[in-house]
Amino acid sequence: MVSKTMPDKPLGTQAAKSERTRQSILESANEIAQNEGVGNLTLARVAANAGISKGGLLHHFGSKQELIIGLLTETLDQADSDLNRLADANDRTSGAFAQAYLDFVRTSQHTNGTATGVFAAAALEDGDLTPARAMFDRWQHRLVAEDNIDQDIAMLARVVGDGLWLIDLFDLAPPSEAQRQRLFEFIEAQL
Amino acid sequence: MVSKTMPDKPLGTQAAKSERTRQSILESANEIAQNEGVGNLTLARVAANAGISKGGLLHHFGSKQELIIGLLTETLDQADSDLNRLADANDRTSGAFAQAYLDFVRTSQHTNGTATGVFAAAALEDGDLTPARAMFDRWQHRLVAEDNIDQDIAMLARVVGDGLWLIDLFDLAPPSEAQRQRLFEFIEAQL
DNA sequence: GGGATAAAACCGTCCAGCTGGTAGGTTTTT
DNA sequence: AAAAACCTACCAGCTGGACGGTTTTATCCC
Repeated sequence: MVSKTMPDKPLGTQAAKSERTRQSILESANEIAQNEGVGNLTLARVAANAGISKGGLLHHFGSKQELIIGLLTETLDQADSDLNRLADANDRTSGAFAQAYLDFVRTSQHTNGTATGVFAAAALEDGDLTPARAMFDRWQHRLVAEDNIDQDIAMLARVVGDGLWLIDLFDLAPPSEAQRQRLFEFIEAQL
Repeated sequence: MVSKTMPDKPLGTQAAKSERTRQSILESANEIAQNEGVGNLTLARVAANAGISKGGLLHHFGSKQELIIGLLTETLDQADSDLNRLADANDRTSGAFAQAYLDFVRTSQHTNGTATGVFAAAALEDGDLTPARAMFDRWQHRLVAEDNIDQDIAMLARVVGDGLWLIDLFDLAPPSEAQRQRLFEFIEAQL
């Protein structure tokens, strides 16, 4: 859902409107992939869902592959900025990013639709996972080499984070709230 | 790769040959999904890859969805039997299944193609993740309630296992061998 | 045993429907 | 006036699957 509030900055300009359209396309695509599966992610449906024509869509994304790549990078950037925000939010001198990594999973537990379709789309259709790999590389490096904590604990935090993320993503026998809580506590105690 | 050794039991019968064909279809489908992405998993290609006609394929799997479901359950059953074998292999009186869970990830690290496409296919196309959820539920229950170890440690083993599995699956900045090794040691020390 | 019969395993052809993408317009903003 | 943001046909190609064959295997009966 795109914000339908009044303009505030350089809004109302052509470029700004275009950007909003682009966003709504991305959101529509994400929505469809998430709710109906990547197999049903067609240009026509995305366009319809975004309230524009297919031609209009193709004006913004020259091909389906471009759309998928756009979707992937959008999600990654979003996650990265969330992580940075979370890392800044806690005032740890060590383990700030590890803490953020866990917080991210914790908070995105039920909002995780963001990545649901996207990730899979990029992984399986014709997309290219390179940007995702690059991003995970950065996170990994930041955890292990720049977070001022024990390397092994950093690794643990990351793997647990990824595991929970996967579990939540596909709803694969997710742990109870209590179990999840204790799991977080256990790891955070070691940061 | 289906065993091409000599007959041993009721082999050579019609039913046995049919079963072999079925298997080769499943293997072909898995191969394609893994190497070329689920988006390229078409009946024609699977048939060609399996060396039969599309009509023949549809004799074994009435629809594409049936094929995908077959692929999913096949993989799950395979994993389940591997887990059981691994659990029997170690002679722990407690934590046998948790140990097996970790061993599974460890050993399937580079053979993981088995699940690569399958899982995603079921998750995203038109498939139904229910069988996967059921299986993970069983594993989860067995870990937490029947493995005679601390519940929280069981949970930890599972989440770490799933995390590594995801990381290996998509090759997302996988940890080094040494890191991986220490991670396993850390958890196994607590079983 | 061996023909008759049926069922299972498989093949080749055809087609309606959808998909991504093109080409050429129109409107809107700069 | 020109560029950007859109839209409306339109189409070639592929896809799943239906359909009616044909061949192979199993079963029955004599």
